[in-house]
Amino acid sequence: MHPNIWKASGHVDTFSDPMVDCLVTKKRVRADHVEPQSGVVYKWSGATEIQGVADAGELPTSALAAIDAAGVSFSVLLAKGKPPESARKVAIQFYQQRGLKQPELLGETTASIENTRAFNPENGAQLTEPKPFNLMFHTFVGATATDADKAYLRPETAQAIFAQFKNVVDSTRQKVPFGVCQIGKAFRNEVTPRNFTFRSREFEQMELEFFIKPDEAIRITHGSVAQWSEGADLSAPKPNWGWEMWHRYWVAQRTAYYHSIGLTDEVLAYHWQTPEELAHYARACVDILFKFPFGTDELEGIAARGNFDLSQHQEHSGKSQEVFDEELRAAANKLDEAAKAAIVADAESEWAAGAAKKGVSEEVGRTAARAFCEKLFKGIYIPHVIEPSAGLDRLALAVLCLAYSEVEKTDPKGNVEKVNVMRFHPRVAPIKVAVFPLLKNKPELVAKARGVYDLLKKHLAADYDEGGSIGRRYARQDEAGTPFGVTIDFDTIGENGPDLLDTVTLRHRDDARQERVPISELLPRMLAAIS
RNA sequence: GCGGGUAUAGCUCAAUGGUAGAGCACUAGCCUUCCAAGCUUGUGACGAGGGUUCGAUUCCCUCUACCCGCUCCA
Repeated sequence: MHPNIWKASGHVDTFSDPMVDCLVTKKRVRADHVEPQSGVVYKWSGATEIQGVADAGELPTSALAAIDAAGVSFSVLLAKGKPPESARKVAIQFYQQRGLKQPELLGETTASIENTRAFNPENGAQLTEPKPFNLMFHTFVGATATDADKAYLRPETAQAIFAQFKNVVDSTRQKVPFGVCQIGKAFRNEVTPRNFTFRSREFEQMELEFFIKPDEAIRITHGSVAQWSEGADLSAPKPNWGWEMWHRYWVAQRTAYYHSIGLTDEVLAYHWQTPEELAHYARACVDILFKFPFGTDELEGIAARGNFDLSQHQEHSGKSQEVFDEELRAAANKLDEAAKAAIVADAESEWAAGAAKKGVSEEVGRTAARAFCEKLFKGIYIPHVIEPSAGLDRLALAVLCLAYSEVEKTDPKGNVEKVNVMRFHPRVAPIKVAVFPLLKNKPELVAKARGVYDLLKKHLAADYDEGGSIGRRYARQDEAGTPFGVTIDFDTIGENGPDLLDTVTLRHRDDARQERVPISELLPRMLAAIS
């Protein structure tokens, strides 16, 4: 996507972390994560091989390294209360890594220094100059590779929604509140892609931008804004909801979704970001986490982002991102001047405080608040947004981790073997049902089983298997995580009386339980389990 | 990008400076009346490039991918 999109979204400026490396341990950390330190710095202009070592015909490479290292300066911040010798030890380590066997330090000087971030707090060793590490991949679109052709691979799908916001509003006749969602690839130049597919440079992201009215608009149309409190009814949206209720609503909705595919509260965790953790434009953000085997980590973030994104795009593109709300204008027209003045006064004090936080004068905030209210009374505003943003790969990984189980089985000979069962919730199981004839050399059973398979496969992901023994086929499906097994036996074809005709064995994956079920009941039962 | 490790069949592992084996899985057939029985059959691999050598999967170099550590937030 065009660089200006990412300029407007703030990614070009903020999605870049300055990184520094420790020259001795090679450890890489974010420059702004290094604690500022004060103390005495020992500096050396270089090092050479201690006399005698090179002469002894030790290693020619060592002698060459001595020449190279003679002009390489290095410094160490002496830890408080430690002897200078400890700093020299670190320096010797540094020069040894450059090929010297027994370095002799040259040109030692000392100086005191205040609040520096140039040294590794762990060992005092000098760090490299900060190098920007941009999390966005860039490329060139078109035949020439000049700056004008530069483009970024999107680091999130959300900005495409904002950039197209007006198109959607103008063409789909939606009224706020409404949502636009997108699923697709996103790319980030991660320093450390790890933990299987948990963090990867190319990932599948699902984002929803749910656009809502500013709280002030709700106040105009409904007199007041619903306040959230513990236990509030979030089952269905109400017209007097402001951003906080909508935010809680989406947290509840997303939680209900995770529950519906088997991710219970036992394996989920929530992190409500503290005011210090929040991005400056965000009003609230909650992370939904999953207890992975490698640690509890994030699946999804749900943020209340105010109108930051659309405002940014409006500012950078010069194109209005405002919507017109007839209901709001009608309600505003009915307000008397005192009621309007109260709304303006509240907005003024709130915006003034916000401006002060950002270091702008309060008067700027008040002026902006007045302009905002003036438009609001005409029914015009930039929508605010609630943004659930989830990683699909992460969810898939969570579902796999949760489903995986090992079961010990003892065979008739007494041998214990470990078998794998994927205990997927039926809604996410890749195969919902497998159909087997009890025996494959009995044409009547095979024909009947084929018939049942044909019946089921039109409605759900079904598998048919006649290879090996019946137990083996059950085991195969357990490993694939198929929740239901259907076996056609001699009862099914009526050999043991008319009562059992057209009934089958329904076998359950998780407990190997079997029950007798008429063929006509199979589909309704399974559809109920997966819908 | 830095440091360490790994790379042989779908999986787990062998062996070898001279035609690469097994178990499981998979395929086909026989058999089998409910939880990986048995017999027979078949498919299938040395990550890529270069070097040394009469000959390299094996020794050397380079590259690539993956794993672990450098802390990120989908």
